[in-house]
Amino acid sequence: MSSKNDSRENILSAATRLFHIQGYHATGLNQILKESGAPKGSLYYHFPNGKEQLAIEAVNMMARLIEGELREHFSLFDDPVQCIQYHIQFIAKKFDDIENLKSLPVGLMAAETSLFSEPLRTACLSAFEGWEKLYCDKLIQQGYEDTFAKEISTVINSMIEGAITRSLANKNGAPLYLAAESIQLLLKK
Amino acid sequence: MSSKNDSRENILSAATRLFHIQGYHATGLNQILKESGAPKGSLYYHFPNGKEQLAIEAVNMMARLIEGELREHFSLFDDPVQCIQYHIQFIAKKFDDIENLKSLPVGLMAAETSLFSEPLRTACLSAFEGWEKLYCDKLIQQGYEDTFAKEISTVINSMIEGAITRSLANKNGAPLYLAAESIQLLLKK
DNA sequence: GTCTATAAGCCGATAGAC
DNA sequence: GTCTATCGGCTTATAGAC
Repeated sequence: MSSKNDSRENILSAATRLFHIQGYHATGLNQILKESGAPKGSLYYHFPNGKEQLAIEAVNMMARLIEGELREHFSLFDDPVQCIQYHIQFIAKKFDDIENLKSLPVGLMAAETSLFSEPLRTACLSAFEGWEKLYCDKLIQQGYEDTFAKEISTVINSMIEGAITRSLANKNGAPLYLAAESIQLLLKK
Repeated sequence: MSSKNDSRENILSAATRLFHIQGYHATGLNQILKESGAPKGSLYYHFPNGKEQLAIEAVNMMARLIEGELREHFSLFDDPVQCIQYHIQFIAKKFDDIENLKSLPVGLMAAETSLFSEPLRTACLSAFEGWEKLYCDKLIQQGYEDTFAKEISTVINSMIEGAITRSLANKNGAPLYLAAESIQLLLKK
């Protein structure tokens, strides 16, 4: 891999972390550059459309990252309830060491930018829809009815994003653990 | 009411609206002052601790506002499922006219500021806990077991906040309507 | 491709006249 | 209590040397 890609990737991975933890408006380009070690000139070389483009690519990167985690967690059990509970508890564990929180899904970015930037909104929407597709497929595969699977997937994804916010306010993962418990109520056959 | 209180209330109500729709960092004091018609000097007279104090009072105001709506909706039916569904659909309707969205709960503020300002985090937490107390009391009153009522109240509140974010990304209230439907699964006796 | 210097504007906050 | 002028710092973005 050439140094060109290193620089680009350093910027993008710092941006992905900071945007998703601090939010879009609280994160300055200077902070991203400082953490990535790259100078400002190369940011605008690699991301000519500036902050908005960087944020869109950061959301896409986070989307793929979470998608990978979901695929992994879905391969652990046949039962969707167990898989989804495992996934939520996996997120909840990050709150045990809240000072070193280093990645969260796109909920904050979506809430901040959906009324502010149409391209950013659609990037967040694509992330949500991609994850929900994975929930849905797993549910259908295990015998749930198609329409129910699709609808409950959106509900589950919403619940997870909300429980993350609630856990942030709580300064611990308790609300996420409660959400995990309630998955069996939502998916009771 | 004296003009002193008018000025203070104008600033606070503009701040409440803007903070909860745009977020803390995206909302400038200049914008709040412009919308409220007050000059900058009087903002710092009424809110000597500046932006953070203003945001805390805005969260408290929104907490009381939603609390009033919840009390009203809880008086409509005996069945908690019906009450909560009514409340969620009440929020969902605001997304029919998304351009004129004028108030949302504190989810965005909580997600943005919980790792940023401890006083703001606790203000958001108090808002959440106040609403959840109302859910909990209604559930206990209708025969649900105490521990279950308390836990499911946090889950319901989380789900609502998450469904709001999901509806913002969707640019319509569909995810909130799905969340409303799923309340009966969470509260099935 | 990389890097620096700088522009132009907005931010929150303050001082001080009235 | 109200209002204005202004400060220092930060923001995104750009111009241009290397």
